[in-house]
Order: sequence, then structure tokens, then C-alpha cells
Amino acid sequence: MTEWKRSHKCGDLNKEDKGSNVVLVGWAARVRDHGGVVFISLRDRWGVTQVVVNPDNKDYNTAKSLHMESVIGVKGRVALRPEGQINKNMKTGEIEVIADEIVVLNPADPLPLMIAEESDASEELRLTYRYLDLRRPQMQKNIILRHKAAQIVRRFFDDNEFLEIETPYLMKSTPEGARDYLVPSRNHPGKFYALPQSPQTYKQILMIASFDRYFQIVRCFRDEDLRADRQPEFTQIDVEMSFIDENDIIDVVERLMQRLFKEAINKDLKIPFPRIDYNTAMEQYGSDAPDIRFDLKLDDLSDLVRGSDFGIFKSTIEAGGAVKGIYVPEMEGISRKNTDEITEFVSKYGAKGVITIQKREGEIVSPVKKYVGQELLQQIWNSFEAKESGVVFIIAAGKQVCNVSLGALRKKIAKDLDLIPQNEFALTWVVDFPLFEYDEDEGRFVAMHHPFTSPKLEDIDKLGSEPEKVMARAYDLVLNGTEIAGGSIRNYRSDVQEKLFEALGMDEETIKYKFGFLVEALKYGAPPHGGIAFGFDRLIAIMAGEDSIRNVIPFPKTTSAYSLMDGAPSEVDENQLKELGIMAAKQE
RNA sequence: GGGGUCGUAGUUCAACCUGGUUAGAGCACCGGCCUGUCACGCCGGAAGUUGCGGGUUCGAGCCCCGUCGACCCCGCCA
Repeated sequence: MTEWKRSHKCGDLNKEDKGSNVVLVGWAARVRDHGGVVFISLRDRWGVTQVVVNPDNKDYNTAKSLHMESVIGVKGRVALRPEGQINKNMKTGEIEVIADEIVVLNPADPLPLMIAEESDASEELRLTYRYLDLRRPQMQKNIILRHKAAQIVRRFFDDNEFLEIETPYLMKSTPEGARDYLVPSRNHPGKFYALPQSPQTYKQILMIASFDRYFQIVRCFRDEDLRADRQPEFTQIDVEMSFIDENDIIDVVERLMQRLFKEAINKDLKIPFPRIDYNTAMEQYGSDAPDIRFDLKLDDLSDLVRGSDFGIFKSTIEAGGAVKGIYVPEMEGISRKNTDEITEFVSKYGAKGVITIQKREGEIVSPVKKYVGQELLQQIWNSFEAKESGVVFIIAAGKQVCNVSLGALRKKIAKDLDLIPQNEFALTWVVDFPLFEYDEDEGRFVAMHHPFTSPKLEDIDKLGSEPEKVMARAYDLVLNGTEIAGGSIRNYRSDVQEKLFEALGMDEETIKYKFGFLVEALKYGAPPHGGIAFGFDRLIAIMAGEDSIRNVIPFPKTTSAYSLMDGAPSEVDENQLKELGIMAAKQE
């Protein structure tokens, strides 16, 4: 093997190397057999180099019979390509290696999927043969970007006196929030560890331990259903600081983002990022993660239609709901079929339907014209400062449903009509969140962020009396309509923390059992502190221009949480279960 | 838990809507030709449990039911 130690990597050589004797190793990406001369595109992580094998070569037949993706070694001499044969699309396109000797280090069987820039293989196959999928240049690029980003993040925090400190993966289960992944304890049959949903409590404890500035690039686990942007295990950039307020965190994060985007993908970000309060985000964008790259803002028509006899408007207003709309100037018009599609789309979010208004030859056109009346429709049209064309979409529903469904429609239309500027990175802070939201199923208030978030100081008195009015010292960072980070200033006084737990419906005993250690720790000199955590996978996916975080995670799970390559999860030996004191319930 | 799209050769797709002789094509694979290609080209060949199970029918890749899997979405994700 040592004689096949490479002298260069496949992306190294250029015309300066003319005449050098080289040894290259890599994968035979393509073999082009011309009957006489044979060309091999030799690929490794760093690039592709063309190898030329002439008929007088002793290994000529080896070259002719190469299978795609076999691992080979080549000894040869660097030569300039003949006139007119330069490949401008290749970094090494000016040269080629004239082979003296070729050896197959490991032949490859026919492949279950092609190694191509644009994979046309199904995701199922890509995940089953992930090692082949990961050879694709696109995937290599994503994984390399991920590495780069992680290093930049580490350098940034190190430069700013943050300490990278590890926290346990085996921790206490706290059933607040997401479902825990449980790990049985062999030493204590019937007892379980949980894998962390995030290192939240540990990083707070580290602040109490006076480390002052902490960060960690850390795996987190949540046993919930999957999505394009949600995996059961995912990576956070976790950050916590002491003796700071919201603006200190925001400042650190803005400088981090600026440096990350510059150094990783050479994009200049303007700081500070704009801030929008939660309420405005919901009212204007119908989302707590507003995509500000395009307009189409939601307009409240409730006051305008208040006097209307039109049943849908009337009943909605009377029930305390909202009538809101968006105006899409770019839309030529809308057919019955499109309206049906949109109705179906918004119904997923609980809206009963959508009302359209458009103008045709100067005439207001709407399916509800005869019920609503020309005059009101015209007023609505005018309220949008609508031109002679375009379409207005109106949804009447309870406030939350109205905002969320119209917000979703806003995004869908922008996407369908291609109104979203590509290759643009729009970061915005969402601030002024409520501390609690009411959970209908549980019949109690739950923490909107998490139960360690500090209320705004002026709202502490309302914790017991009017929890719905308490605002949180929390902040989210949104990139192109996706939440990529969220954090808060924490409760550092045990009395406030206990009051908050009580507002969440926990009695003293429950508090002590679940979070007693934290409440106690707060009593021994806990500094004011706060922090933030990034969804690293989401951040990298957006930077890489990928729609799914699966494309920036080397070994992701499928939508049903399978690992197709290794077949996890799987059944285990009866003996393993016995040792753990576990019995699997029989499946129906 | 619910809704939607999809499942045909190693692979990507066609045939399905409107059931009917032998399920086609590109790439990969095998054989042949070709000395400047870079997604090389040309000629030929082999390759199929139409995801699985059931039903309807004289007859099912196609229609119906169930099931499994992939993907998207709602719920869920402090």
C-alpha cells in the first residue's frame, strides 16, 4: 500500500506542475473508452483530475475494464492538455496525468445509485446507501460547509472568552415540553435517564458555577414527529452568559452571524438586525417567524366590515374574530379551480374558506358580490391601495386561525409566484413574547418558551393574577422565515422561579421533584444570566440553500424516524431486556 | 393520530386516467466498434414477484380495499 501513497490530491495539480511525476489515488468517477486512448476522471474530496491511458500502457486493459467508483491508484506524469482540449469547468482543466501505471486498489460492484451532481435517486435509496450519496459533490460541499461553520463558531466564542463545556447526555427526565428519549438504567431497574432536549438546566448551573460565558455545539434529542426541518436528534449551538441583559445577547449573536456568514459563504450581513415584536409579527405576517424578504402583509379589515350584514363577516366579528386580507398585485387573476385549491390549503390551518376579490376590465369581481355588495368590496379594494389588477384574499375566522392561515397562504403564494428573492439572507429578531400561552388540552397555561424564562420585571406582579398579560424577556432569531435561534433572560432568583412554576400549575412537591436542584442552586449566589440556542442544522441548511436539514446531516432519519442504512431502531435480545428489567408490551 | 403525493428492470422514468397479445426507454451492467473525450459516441445483449396481501373481472401494472415504505403538510415540537 505504501507505494500507492499519493503525492498530490485530485484538486491540486495545475499547469505549474507540468512534467512532474505524480501518484494519485481516488475513485474512478467516469471512464471514457475511445478504443484507443482511455480517459479516467479520478475523484477525491478535493477535486477531479483527468487521467489519460494510452494503448501502449501495460495496464491498458485494467483501465478499459474499470468499474465506476472503483478505488484506483495512478502513477504518471503531468502534461498540459492539447490545444483546444482545456476544460474550463474543471479546476484542473488545463492539465491531465499521462498514466504509466494503474492499479485497482478495490473494485466496485455495479452501483445502486449514480454519483452525480444533481442526484435523481429517491431519498429512500440515498439514505440506504448514504456512503454513496455522501460522495456526491453537493453533499460533500454541505458537509464541508457544516465543518467550516462549526470551526468559525468555535473561534468566535473562544475569541470572546466563552468556554466550551460539555454537559451530560444522560440526564433526568423532565416531561415538560417535548417527549423525552428514555434510557433504561441497568443499575436501577425501573428507573430511566432521559437524553437532553437541550442542555438548558446544565448551562444555567454553569452560570451559577461562575463560568460566566459558556457555549457548546451539542446534540439534542426530542421524541416528536419529524419534518423537513426536524430530526429526532439535532445539533444546537448553545450559549449562556452572566451579568448581561437582552441586548448583550443580541449583540453577541449579531457579531457571530456577521462573522459566520462572511467567513463561511462570503456574505456581508448588516447589523443590527431589525426587531419586530411578537404581536406585530402575528398581525402583519401571520407567523412568529416572519419572512421579511417579500411584502404581501396582512391587512386587518375587521373595522371596515363591522357594519356588514354579510353572514360570514357578521358572525366572525360578533364572535370576536378577525377579518383580514392580503393583496397580491402580481397575480393576474384567479380561477375557480385555484380558489378551490387555496380553500383546501387554508383549511389545514382551520380556516373555513377564502374570499377573493379581483378586478376585471375595471369591474369588481367576487363570488360573494351579491351578498357583500359592490360598495363594500370597492372599499376593501381601495383600502389595499390596489391597482387595476391583482387579487385580494380575505379570511374571516378566530384571530389566531385568521392570522396563521393567512400567513401560511402569504408564504405559499410568494413561493408559487416566485416572489421570494433568492440568495438573500434576511435576519430579524422577534421580541416581546408573552410568557405563557393557554393550552386547551391541558386546561392550563404552559410556558411559551420554557419555564426558566424571566418575566419582564414590570410584569412579575401579574404572575399569579393575570398570567396571560405577562411578557417574557425572550427573543427569537428568524432567518428567511425560519426560526434559527431562541433564547431568553432566565429567572435567577428562586422566589421568582417558584412563582413561575406555580403559575404553570405545579404544586410545591412537583416543583421540588422536577426542578428542586435548580431552585436550590438559585439560592446560593446565582448571577443574573441568560442565553440563546441555535438550530445548527437549520442554519446550515439555509446557508447551503437546502430545503431539508437531512441534506446537511450526514446520517439522518426518515420521516418515520428509521435509519435506513443500519436499520435502527431494531429489536434487541431478550437477555438485554432482562438485564435492564424491561418487558416489551406485545404489539396489537 | 389525521390529510395529501408516490411505489414498475440495479436505477430514473413511460404504459395507469380509458383493464385486453410479448410491460417500453435513458443511465448502469455484459459483448463488439471507435486515439482527444470530459454526462464521449455507435451497434448489439441481458435484465421485471409492476412494494406486499386480498377483492372485483373472462382478463388487473391499471379499478376497489387493506398493509408496508419514502416524501410533504396539520396535530405534536417547554
